[in-house]
Amino acid sequence: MVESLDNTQMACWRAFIESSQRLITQLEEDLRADSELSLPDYHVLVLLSEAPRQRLRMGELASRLVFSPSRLTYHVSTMERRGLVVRESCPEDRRGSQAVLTATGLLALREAAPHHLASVRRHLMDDLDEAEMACLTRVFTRLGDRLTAARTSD
Amino acid sequence: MVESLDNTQMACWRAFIESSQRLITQLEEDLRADSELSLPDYHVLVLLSEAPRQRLRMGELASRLVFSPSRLTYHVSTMERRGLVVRESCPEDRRGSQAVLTATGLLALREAAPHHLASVRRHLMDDLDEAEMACLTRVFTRLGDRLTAARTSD
DNA sequence: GTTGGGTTGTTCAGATTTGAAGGAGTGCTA
DNA sequence: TAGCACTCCTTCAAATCTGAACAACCCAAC
Repeated sequence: MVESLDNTQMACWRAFIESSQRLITQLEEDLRADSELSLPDYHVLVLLSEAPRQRLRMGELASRLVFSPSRLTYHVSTMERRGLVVRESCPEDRRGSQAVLTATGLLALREAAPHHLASVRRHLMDDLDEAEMACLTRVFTRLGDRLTAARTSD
Repeated sequence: MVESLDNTQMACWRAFIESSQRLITQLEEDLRADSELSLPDYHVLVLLSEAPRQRLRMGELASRLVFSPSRLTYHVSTMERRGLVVRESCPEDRRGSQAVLTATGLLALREAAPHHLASVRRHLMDDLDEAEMACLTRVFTRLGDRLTAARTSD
């Protein structure tokens, strides 16, 4: 087979791709087991809960979630049906709309958070020593910045 | 907001979850741009190409890919339509079937691999120093082992 | 042998995701 | 102030993915 990564790199890449998939799958399963939320639901709620006036433009939300625009439209619609968010049209740009967290949504987040965070801790964080955590933070922060910059500058 | 991860842990977790999603999205886009394959297609082909007699039981393949059984059934069917793999029934267990790599599939993999690996290198590997790579390998290998063990022992 | 509990993949219906196309609005430029 | 290129979000059809239900088979205990 053609190789343009050496063995060390390949081992690193494979461990990452497989394990991160397993981790996501496990977290999703845990979250669904102790809440009515999926992982994407949860991430939407977190971002909204931290935003000023608990609302975000659709585009901004999509970009932070790494969702396609149409995926976000669909996803927000399903969350709207469940009362977790509402959509409001944007006063300063009438093309735009914003997703706004509801009291129900905030409550759902508050109830799910401890379980979910415990799950993150149990499956990932508790296993990392300080140096490893620092390393992951540094590597992935850099990676995210680089990928975001690459997209913006196209 | 309820917090059961401290700031350091939270920063680590968020950087990881967002950046790994961005990375996958970027690799998928690159791969599609210079081949007819999706990332899942590619992973199927890699695993088959490395297996003895270039074939694997559906269950084994699903478990390594972190696919649900029905997802693999569907996915192998689409790949079969494109001539990348064929399905053969399993001689030693008549319930089972195996996915077998075809010459077309191997060729597709060989053509896609250099581009894909270059893409992995460009977006991730080139940015890691030796210590970081060792750290990622160690962390994710351990994580994968732990998650796999947890699933097996349920 | 044969019954019954487990395993292996598939199927099906429904949910989600994608990507192309479109409606509406913005804002620059002549 | 009209035209026009662009952005924002949605819509639609088609592709993909999930989970429950199922058919076929294995195997160990009777």
